[in-house]
Amino acid sequence: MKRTSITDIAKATNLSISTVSRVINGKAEEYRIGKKSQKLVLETAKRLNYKPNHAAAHLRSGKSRTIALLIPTLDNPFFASLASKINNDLREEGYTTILSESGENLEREKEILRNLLSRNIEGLIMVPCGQEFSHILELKNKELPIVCMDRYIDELDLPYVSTDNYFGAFEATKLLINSGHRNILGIQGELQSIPNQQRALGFTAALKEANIDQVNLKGDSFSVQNGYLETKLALQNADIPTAIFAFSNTIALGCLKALKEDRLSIPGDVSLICFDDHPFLEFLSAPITSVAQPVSDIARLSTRFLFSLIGKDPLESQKMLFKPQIIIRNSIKKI
Amino acid sequence: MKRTSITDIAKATNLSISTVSRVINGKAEEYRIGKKSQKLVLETAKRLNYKPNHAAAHLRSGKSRTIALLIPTLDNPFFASLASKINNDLREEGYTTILSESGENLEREKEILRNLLSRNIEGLIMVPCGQEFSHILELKNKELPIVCMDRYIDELDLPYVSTDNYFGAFEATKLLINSGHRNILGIQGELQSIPNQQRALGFTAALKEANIDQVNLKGDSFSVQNGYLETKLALQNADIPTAIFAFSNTIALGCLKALKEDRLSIPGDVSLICFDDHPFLEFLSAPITSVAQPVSDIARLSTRFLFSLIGKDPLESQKMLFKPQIIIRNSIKKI
DNA sequence: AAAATATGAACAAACGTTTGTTCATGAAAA
DNA sequence: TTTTCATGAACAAACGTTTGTTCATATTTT
Repeated sequence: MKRTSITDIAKATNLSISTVSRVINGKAEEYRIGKKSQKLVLETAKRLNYKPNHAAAHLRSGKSRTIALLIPTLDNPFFASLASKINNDLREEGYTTILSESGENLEREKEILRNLLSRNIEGLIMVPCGQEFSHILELKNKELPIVCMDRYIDELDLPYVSTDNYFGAFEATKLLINSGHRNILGIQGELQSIPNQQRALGFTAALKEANIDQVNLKGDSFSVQNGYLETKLALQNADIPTAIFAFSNTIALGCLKALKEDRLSIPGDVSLICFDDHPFLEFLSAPITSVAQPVSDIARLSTRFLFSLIGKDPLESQKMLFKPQIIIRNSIKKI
Repeated sequence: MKRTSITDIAKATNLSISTVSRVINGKAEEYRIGKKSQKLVLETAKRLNYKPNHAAAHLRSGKSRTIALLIPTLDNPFFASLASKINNDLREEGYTTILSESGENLEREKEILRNLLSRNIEGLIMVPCGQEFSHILELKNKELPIVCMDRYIDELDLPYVSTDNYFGAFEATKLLINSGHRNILGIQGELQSIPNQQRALGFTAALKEANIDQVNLKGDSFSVQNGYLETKLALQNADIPTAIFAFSNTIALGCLKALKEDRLSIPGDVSLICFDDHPFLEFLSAPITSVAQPVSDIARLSTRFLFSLIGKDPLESQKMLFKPQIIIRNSIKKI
């Protein structure tokens, strides 16, 4: 059972293909199609249950009405939330989103971008996963509108939207210091990612400002396992840190697991603060103080930036770092 | 700067378009293209940085190599996790996924499906959001391969993959009953969804089996807010329930919030069990016992079913309900 | 009455592939 | 030598749109 095409409607109405096309695309007035013809076309389209063939329109017009969203993984609630918001924003603008996950795997990222290019995406919002970026540069040179989100790549001078991770980490660390902590363990995530690097810098700077020489920064992944492992290791040492700064809530979950195994309590034995808020942090055995990123703002501005690029509008600004908000709970002990 | 097409390669190599196409699609042997020509085409393609135009291939061949995944929202970790796994499975099979979120909104679901149809998707994995299904029936009649996941629609006789929600709820409720609870509040989610209905039935059946007449089942949404509200209300009554069965972990989060506000402890004052596991449940002030759905199995089998339909392979079975697993923690008090 | 303009719609090319078919050429068989 | 066959590749149509242009007819203006 063949689908009805614009040609079928043309035949059924005794009008030409171009007329039908113009009516269906709302260009009837512009091309002076008579009211009667308009009505006839629309009715016939409905009667024959016409569905436009996107591939044909895309091929002819060169417009795919498709935007790609590339994130590390949906299993991280921070990215899932970003994806959800962007997905809906784009849909409301009439775009279809192709959502891809790199899994922090550079080769996969490259392969995905190759495929997306074949599909003539009109724009790309991405969280780059690696330090390598020649493949992204290639896209930029093809004048594909690209916005980086959360992570970005200084060398590429692409528009980006992220959190002021330096500030957030600095403030978080100061919070610990102001509560009297001097032996603080930082557990970081993906080393090559800019947010992680900024957090590391903020962490270090706050320590330095307080004249704390020993910078104890461990770990290499935004995973529960990494948090667990590094905490376990730290607890084996002679001088256990009095506070831990987990660079993500997933890492914090790992800390929690390790601390629980060793029957250490928060904040009694060890204080804890983490990046990225989550509803459940409120209800943990000790409610964890966190550095909350403004997820909605990041998502919204990313799409705004992208549409500016697509529309060739001048961007008010190419880059934005939102200030995070520290949500005080009860995981830091005054000592 | 125009993109290089197959035609450009044909010109550059002095071969015909069809020959180039066949080489690039790996049909060289089948059509007896000489080794030299093959090599020449491949090299020229690389040299000119050729990227296939998917829209053109799609239009001509009728194959979109695209599959749609339609879920309620990525903000629910259960769906996000399903989406992530399916997305990756499909990518490995060479398909591109269009991920859409209905937001539990029937009209949006319809609009999305209309759009997807325009894009000639080759298959659909969906979590239907409503009780209405004429639009889905239409797709089925068009012989679009469809698999339902988590939720399904009895009337449509579509293949589905889900959890045995009746069994899970029955066992969960029995667990409470066996611990001596008789005044149990069930807080349910979307009323029209089959999993919710099955959970409600399992809940009720277990109570009945224990000769508990009073079936206390409230709520109407898989949201934190719903859990919070219903718990608040319940706590206002004279006889506070001794146990709560939250039909999702998001609902449980709401219960937690309400209980905390009223300074009631788990399991001391109120026992709690919920559907859907999550890592953080382990680390709550009271680790919550949960009914874990086999997310990976559901995702994997859904794609298996879909590929069977696409390949017109006979399905071993059209329907599958996996048994959930109850993960015992420490949120139920023996009374 | 002729010229100019407005109105409504048709023509036809193009987008970049895929694919069924045909066509040379040279080698092997008769 | 003629016929058959294998090899390698070209031809050309088609997929369903969009879109720049042209064309008739009717109406208005001069």
